[in-house]
Amino acid sequence: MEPKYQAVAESLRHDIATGLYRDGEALLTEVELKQKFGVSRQTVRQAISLLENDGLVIRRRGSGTYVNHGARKHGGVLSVGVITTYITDYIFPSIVRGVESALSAENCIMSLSATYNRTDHERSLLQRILESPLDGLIVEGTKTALPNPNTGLYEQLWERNIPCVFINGYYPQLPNAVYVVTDDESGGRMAAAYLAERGFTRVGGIFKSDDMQGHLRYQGFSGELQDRGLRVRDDAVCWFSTENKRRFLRDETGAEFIRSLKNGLEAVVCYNDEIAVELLEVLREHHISVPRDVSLVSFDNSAYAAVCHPKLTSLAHPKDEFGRVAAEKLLNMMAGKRESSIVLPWTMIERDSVR
Amino acid sequence: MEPKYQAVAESLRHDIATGLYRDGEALLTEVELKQKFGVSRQTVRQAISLLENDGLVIRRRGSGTYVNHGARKHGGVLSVGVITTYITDYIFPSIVRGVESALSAENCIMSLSATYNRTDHERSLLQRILESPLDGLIVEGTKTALPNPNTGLYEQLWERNIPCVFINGYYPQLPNAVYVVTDDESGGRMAAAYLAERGFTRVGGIFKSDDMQGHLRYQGFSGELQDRGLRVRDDAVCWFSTENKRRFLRDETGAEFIRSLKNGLEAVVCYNDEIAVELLEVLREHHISVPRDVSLVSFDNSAYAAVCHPKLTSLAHPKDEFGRVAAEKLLNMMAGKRESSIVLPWTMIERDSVR
DNA sequence: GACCGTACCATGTACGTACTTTTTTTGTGC
DNA sequence: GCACAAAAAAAGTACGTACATGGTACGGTC
Repeated sequence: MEPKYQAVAESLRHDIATGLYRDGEALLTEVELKQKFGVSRQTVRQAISLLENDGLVIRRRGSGTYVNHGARKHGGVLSVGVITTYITDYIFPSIVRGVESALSAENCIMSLSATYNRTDHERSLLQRILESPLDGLIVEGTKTALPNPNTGLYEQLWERNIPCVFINGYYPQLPNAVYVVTDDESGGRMAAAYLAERGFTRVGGIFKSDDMQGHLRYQGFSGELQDRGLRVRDDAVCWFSTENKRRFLRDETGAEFIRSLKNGLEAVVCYNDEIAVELLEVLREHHISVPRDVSLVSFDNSAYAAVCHPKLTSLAHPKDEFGRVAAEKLLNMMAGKRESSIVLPWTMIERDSVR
Repeated sequence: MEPKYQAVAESLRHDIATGLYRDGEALLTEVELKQKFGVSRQTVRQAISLLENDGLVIRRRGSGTYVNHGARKHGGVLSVGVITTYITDYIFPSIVRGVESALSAENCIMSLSATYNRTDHERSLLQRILESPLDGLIVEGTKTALPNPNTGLYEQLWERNIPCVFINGYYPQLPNAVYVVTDDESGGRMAAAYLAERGFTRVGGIFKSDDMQGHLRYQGFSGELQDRGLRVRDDAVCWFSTENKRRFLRDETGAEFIRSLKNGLEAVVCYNDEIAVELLEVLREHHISVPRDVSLVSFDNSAYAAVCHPKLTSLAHPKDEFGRVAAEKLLNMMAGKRESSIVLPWTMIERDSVR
């Protein structure tokens, strides 16, 4: 049987979590709690010690015991976990910099880790975090287009009052999640509209199948084309996933798409610059010239976009600002404020990959 | 006056720290301690609770209380701080990736922060770390060519048995520090020898004045040239610092150096690719062609080296491996092993900036 | 209105006792 | 020598008391 002091602690923890006490409000006094639970004052004190160790309450001699929703749990230093799919590649350094500068300004330590878009890695990282004393979490959802096996762990974070901000992608299964994302559906529409307005009628696309961003960009892309009365043939759309992203363009999947290209596609919307660069290479091998034969629009406006040949017309991800916004939201949540999700817009950066 | 339970805790802490108890050995029982200190058993228990919270001891019901020297301090998860001058720029993402992959394999959390090569930032980061529960630290020394005002904080880490590995640069004032560095003096010699062997006799250099790497590279550079009977004129050497690195080439300092170049320097050794790229731009404005008029060799073999025009001949920093080595050293030290410092070699990557 | 002292109330410290639960040791019988 | 049970030993739980110490509010004085 659960000992009394744990039962008392559990009950208090529940009261705090469900908002029975406001932030900074005093708990009932030890003597009152002793009467309420019918235990001795020592037992009450033992229970409160547990909460104090978790940083949920602060005891002030002569005054009372105060709940401590927002305050810093570990000696004045907040510690925030940041989980992204990659750390050092592509646009992630910029996002991380945005996060770091915002956190650093608030005397915050940032713990960084990468999932490589694998749910098993995500799982072990979350387990680590649950065991270590973090005050908040910024996390990029892993394979957000698929059912996520780790939502239980996120719910545990929630129960422990560790606020969490999702970036880029989130899990629809977690209804109350706060997220910072780009407006991927509008992005898809912008890319399609940009090409349609330049007179291209036969437009294809390459999208990622396991991230929600891929689905949304495709949704916007195909919706926009349909709204303009243009047909989207299934064989003009190519899907790839995390696992085959390095090779699908040279596999049968890619070969089929290249055939579609040769059969008259005039323009392609690429899921991101990384894929666009790969595509450029494969097209060069097939002696298909960009932008003469085929035009490309891609996403993210990464460093790649400006150095490859031809330079890519790409929708710009807010990167630094994106990271900063996410970090500031999290800081507010850790301070006890309520925050809502935000969807950031894309900006078209025109370069040389569209005729 | 200090309360009894704290006095007891302090005494026990001292006994543990001075090695009176071996690792894993049981403390005296609560009853024995009660007699030894002449306090009640409750008071002893309160004292032991403090140690338990710090992870110094583990209590096992029915068995005893055991000291816990080596074990992981925070619930099975090690937490490591990583402090570099920059996080997301230049070669740092690669170094960080190396560190991350090694730490991640050992179930370790990495907390990342940047000093921007400022000792005041370094100071506040170290203070944060001293307040937060970290198990180890990888740190890039800040302005290592100058006396460091924060060595006292490093000594505090030392006293707390938090192992620390310096990377890229360290503080000679801390005699027992373990470091992982590149062989900067040899690097300077390699760069100078490379140019000398190609027949250049009038060779200049740009070096950083506030990092030990700058001093050592200069030392190797000038030593090698002297050994070969070549003269190193003071006005052929240009010094810059963290503060003026973005503009010195366009200031009077740079103007003077450009005059030296026009007065007959045939080749320049650059402190790193970042500076080399800036120099390329300034030279272009002065209609000095690289490598036709002037040859360049630089350090780090960063991404810059391969994308600028002409591509830079550069000594390759081990980056990923460098980070991995540092992380592995730290992990060994946290596991209680003794580690010594290591100096990693440079490799010359030949491109187009030398005639 | 500013200041100060006091009473009261809150948590903190300290000790005592009793009993429970788990682990380890001891002792017994085979 | 081994298996098993009993005893002992250790930490855990729980309650009680007493007093210390710091914080707050109230009321009185100047």
